[in-house]
Amino acid sequence: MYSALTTHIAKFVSLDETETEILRENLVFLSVKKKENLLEAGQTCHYQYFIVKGLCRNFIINEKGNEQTTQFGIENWWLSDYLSFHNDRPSGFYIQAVENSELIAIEKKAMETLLAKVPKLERYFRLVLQKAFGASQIRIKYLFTQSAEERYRHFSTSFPEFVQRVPQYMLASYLDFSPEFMSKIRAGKV
Amino acid sequence: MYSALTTHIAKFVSLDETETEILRENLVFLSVKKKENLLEAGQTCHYQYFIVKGLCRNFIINEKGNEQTTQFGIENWWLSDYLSFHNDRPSGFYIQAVENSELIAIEKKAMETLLAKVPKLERYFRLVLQKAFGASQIRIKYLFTQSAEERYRHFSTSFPEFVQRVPQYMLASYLDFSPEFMSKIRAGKV
DNA sequence: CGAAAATTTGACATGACTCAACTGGAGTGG
DNA sequence: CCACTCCAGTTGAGTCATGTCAAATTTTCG
Repeated sequence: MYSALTTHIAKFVSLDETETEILRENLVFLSVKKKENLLEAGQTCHYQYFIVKGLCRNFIINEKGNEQTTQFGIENWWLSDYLSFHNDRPSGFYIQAVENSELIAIEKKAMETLLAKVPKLERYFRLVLQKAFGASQIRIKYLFTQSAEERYRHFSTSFPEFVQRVPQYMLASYLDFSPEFMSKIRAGKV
Repeated sequence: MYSALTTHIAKFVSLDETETEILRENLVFLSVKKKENLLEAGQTCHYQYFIVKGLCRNFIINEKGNEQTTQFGIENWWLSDYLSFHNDRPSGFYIQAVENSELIAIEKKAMETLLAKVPKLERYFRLVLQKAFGASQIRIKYLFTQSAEERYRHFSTSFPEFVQRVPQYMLASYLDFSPEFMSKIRAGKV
């Protein structure tokens, strides 16, 4: 159940038996169904979620009432609203399962306990964040320099398997254009 | 010279004399003039930069040859291209001083040495990244939901002092619109 | 002071959005 | 297992926010 996470951690730091045990004590395993929300706007985000299996996303609801996906997470990624988590303030985001998913959640206080007992994990989480932040920097670069069509073509050639797994309208909002426009790009009518 | 950094670190973890000494041994202090580049596209980013005094930015040059600012950093912020730094791959970004600035640089290998000797700093850098990543999540939210005019008004009421310090064309590119359009927003012609 | 850089302005162009109508497929319940 | 609904995707027409370009003006700074 926890092996996906321990395997992932092992790529960055090595834990002994005792440490692995302490880790487990501070985690919660959960299964969520497609469309289920792990966080809703207005709530404070008390968890970081590791995706063992499945696909989840962060999204917001804009003033027109439309959902806009701001981030996807698949196997071996962490999802959270880090600002809400960090400051204990209400979030503006939703976190939702796109597919039926298996997750490992770590609660903020449990995380502090864990990190106090297994300081090595500070390194693991630092490296995870470094990678995530790097990805976010690149994403902003693409949002700034590419047209809607370029973003679609670039994304779908880079992650063809991924594109299969999400509805078009979610991908459209992640790439920051309308579902209708996506449809026209795909039909070559643009 | 290093006190701005040690003060900043002290907000997150406490270091003793020896640890502070090891920290200093692994840092480089540098002064840069306005417009000087710390990193250029094509180079690998080997450093993370802490801003003691001044103002710097990350930017890219798009296919039309225009600079687009992707990130600003002021006093007590770290700047880097984390993906390039993490993977030792060439960067697509420039890092440049917007004002004459005083920086503290940490080189990647020195950082590894330092972290091996002073593991407490893993926590410091994790928290710094958590905050930066959270800020980046919020920024994407605003880029997605607000119009150009709303982004300008929101940013300039949130950070009025900051707006004073950067040329309009840089802020326009950071908020993802043209300098001409910024001019029209300011003149109320839109 | 003079040159270069930044900002402003106006005319015009366009990429992408909105809205509304239509099509097709996936579930669901009788 | 059919019929019905509902949600996702498609299409076209019209519109608009923002971009582009070029010229004029102002500011900065060596």
